[in-house]
Amino acid sequence: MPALLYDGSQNQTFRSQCSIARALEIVGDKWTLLVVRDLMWHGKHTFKTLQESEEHMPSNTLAERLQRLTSWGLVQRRLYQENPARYEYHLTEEGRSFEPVLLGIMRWGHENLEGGLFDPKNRQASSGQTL
Amino acid sequence: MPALLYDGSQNQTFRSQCSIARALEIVGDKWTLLVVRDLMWHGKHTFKTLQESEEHMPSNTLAERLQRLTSWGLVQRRLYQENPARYEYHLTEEGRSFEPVLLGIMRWGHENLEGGLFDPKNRQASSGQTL
DNA sequence: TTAGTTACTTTAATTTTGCAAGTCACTTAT
DNA sequence: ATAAGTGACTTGCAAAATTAAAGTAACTAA
Repeated sequence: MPALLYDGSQNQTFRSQCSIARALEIVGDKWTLLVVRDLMWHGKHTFKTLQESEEHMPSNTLAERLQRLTSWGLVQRRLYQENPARYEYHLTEEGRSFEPVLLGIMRWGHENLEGGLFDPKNRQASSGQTL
Repeated sequence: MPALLYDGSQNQTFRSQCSIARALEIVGDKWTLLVVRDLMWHGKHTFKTLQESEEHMPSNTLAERLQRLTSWGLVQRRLYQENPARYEYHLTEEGRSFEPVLLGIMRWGHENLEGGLFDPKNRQASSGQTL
């Protein structure tokens, strides 16, 4: 299990040895984990569908986050159609390994902030509503 | 299990129903979870000791984050000494319930970013080194 | 030719961060 | 009776990040 390589050219220097601090340098903001959520559970793999998510992330922010996730190896960008060129984003194994964290955050937000629950097994909200 | 009340006066309006999006409005940044980490595991309960953590969070940012965590009910501020007034910050039950998420992030950062591991049971790094 | 689609990029205005220094209310040392 | 800490913040300002809105590029379809 090799550590992720940061493909943003130079070796990234972390601000500390702490695993949490390091992880937050990648996913520590208001948007990144929503992109991971959509790629992981909601079948949103194109720039457009990601942009259309409920929270309406600004397009330049989305572009920057996808670039960041890609350069850290959590996401892979694939050309799925030429003429016109169209791209899809997919989580890598490293990206998918973030699922338990996402589930934990979801649970916490559900219990403490009255947020919705989503059941990855059934790809729908626990209420039964398809998302 | 009542939802957290936002004690920053007006009812907070969330950007979406999603539990993850909601949680990120509270903890979605580079610093907040480090404060939670220190309160949860490292016995750091004063402004000063929190400030001295490895990552050296700016003092105004620390003050703002503590205020935010307090107003969301994840943290409680206690006067532990008068003359001169000295305060301690402690996690509430809601704050402590974030522990599984923190553990998940730590594990992810350890496996993917070569970050350290910390064993809450023994209050020390898995290497044996006391933190 | 004109309109539409997807995937971004650019621009300019805000907002948030980060750093350094300063304030306040005491206590302790000289 | 000053003078020098200490802890807990606050303030000022420059720099960086975020946002909304509009624009561009490369096609396809009508």
